[in-house]
Amino acid sequence: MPELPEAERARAAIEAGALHRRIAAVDDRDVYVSRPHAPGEIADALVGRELTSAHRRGKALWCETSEDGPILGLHLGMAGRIVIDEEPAPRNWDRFVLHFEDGGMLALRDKRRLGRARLEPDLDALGPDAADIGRAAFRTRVGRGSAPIKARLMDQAVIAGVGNLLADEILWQARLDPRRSAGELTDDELDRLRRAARAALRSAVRRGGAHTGDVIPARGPGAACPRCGVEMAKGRIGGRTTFWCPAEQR
DNA sequence: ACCTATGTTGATAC
DNA sequence: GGTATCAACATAGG
Repeated sequence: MPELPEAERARAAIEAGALHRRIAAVDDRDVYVSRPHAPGEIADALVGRELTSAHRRGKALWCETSEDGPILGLHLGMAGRIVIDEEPAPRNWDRFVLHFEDGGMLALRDKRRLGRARLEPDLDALGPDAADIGRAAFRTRVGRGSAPIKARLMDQAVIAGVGNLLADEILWQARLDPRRSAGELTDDELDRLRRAARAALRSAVRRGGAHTGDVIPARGPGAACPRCGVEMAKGRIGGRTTFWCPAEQR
């Protein structure tokens, strides 16, 4: 789930429902999710403050806090989501929780525990947001290296926000073979790729998630390309399961 | 029961 | 430095 669209949805939810509410308590006991902080460290830094703004770049989320408080960084990991003013989840799935003075809450709800909460997150290593990047920057950042173009697209230091599902969707829309070396793409192909990325990201944000793409249903044994009907190819690229149309994606 | 799969990232080795 | 592999976690399904 969590790729750029889910992160944007979470950001908007925080902005709409969790700002300017005084924090009365923080549950940061999950030392894995709140690493490298010790239990209580985030709580000590946040109790008595409010979240004042919610930001996102790629899949990274962060909030500013009142009275020159620290930045609170949140990452949804592989299965996390942000819930606000809901009943507590079963099985301790609320891995990090802000309890507000008004009785409400904000939680990072995450079965897998691969999400993350931390103070003063390092955002410098993150590339420009995949939905915003300009044509020239896209060409120079993405169009280099010998790694497969799919791996390059998913490298968060190159551009931020594209995960496994969206990478397949974008490459399918652009009709590019995911195995090709990034550095060997022509400028025309890179422009095509960028247009496909912007369109896919915009559409996914509007439709509410990375799972809403046109080629996502074709991720399964024996599935056919939704455009031409040829059986989709399956392989492992950049360490991730990959589906592509062997007839159209060149 | 056991094996595989899964949207993430980060550490490690070549 | 760039690239590839594995591990972290917990759950679902064959």
